[in-house]
Amino acid sequence: MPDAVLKVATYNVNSVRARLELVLEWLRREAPDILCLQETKVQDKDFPEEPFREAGYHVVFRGRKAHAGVAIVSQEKPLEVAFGLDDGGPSAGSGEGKSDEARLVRAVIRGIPVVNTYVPQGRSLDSLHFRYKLEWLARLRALFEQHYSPQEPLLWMGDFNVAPEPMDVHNPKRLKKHVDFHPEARAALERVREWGFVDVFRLHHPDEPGQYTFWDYRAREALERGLGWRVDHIWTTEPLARKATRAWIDVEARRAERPSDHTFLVAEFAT
DNA sequence: ATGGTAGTAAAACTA
Repeated sequence: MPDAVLKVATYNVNSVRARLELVLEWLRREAPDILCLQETKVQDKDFPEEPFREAGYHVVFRGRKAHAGVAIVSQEKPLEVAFGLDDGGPSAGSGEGKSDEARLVRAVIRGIPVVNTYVPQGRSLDSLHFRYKLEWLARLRALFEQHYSPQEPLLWMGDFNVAPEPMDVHNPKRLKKHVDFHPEARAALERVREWGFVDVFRLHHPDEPGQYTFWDYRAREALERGLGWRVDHIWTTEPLARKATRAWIDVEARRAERPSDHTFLVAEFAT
């Protein structure tokens, strides 16, 4: 039996309605099996479900008004769909809103569990939001411990809001005090990795600094000047990482008209 | 240098 390819992608879309055409065009061109979206910025009743269906995709989503929001777009129907950390812990966590469900959606697709997260950004080092971010990552590890095994295939993807290593930011010295590259944030993410994850992009690009998935809108000419961050990730357990054949960042999508401040990260597996 | 832009949704708030 010939190996089937599993192609997956993650994209912080910064409003799924504002960038609907860009996403649909990308789906037509790249035809991924799975696309995880973050920052859909739309409440469920207004999610543009029909255009995805017409494009031949299933879509499951959970959003809030104006902020956050996650979705999984897939060719095959997602099973066992669930939302949020679902641990009875603080969902409010310091003005976070009344629910964290708009930050995590998981499902089983083609027999593989998929977890899509929009990790809290943290706002500033001295804020409760940063403590909430660190706790959130600890609670996420607990979710992996409870529901999954490092010995079985598992896909974790999304906007992690953490750049893991100095080579993943354009100015590691200065950005140490940023919530996405603070040593505490990196340590919190590392604790999740230790449970049993492999960074699939880094696996295939071990010595390539300057590979970024996010460039701040507010820094002018950020893309051209290389002022980026690698904060979006595709991480898998060992058995799936062994089957990864390639991974890449679609920088061109950041050069589109009215782009998101992030871009698509893609990986392929021989399953 | 402590700004800058973009989105939502209707004035700030979030990133």
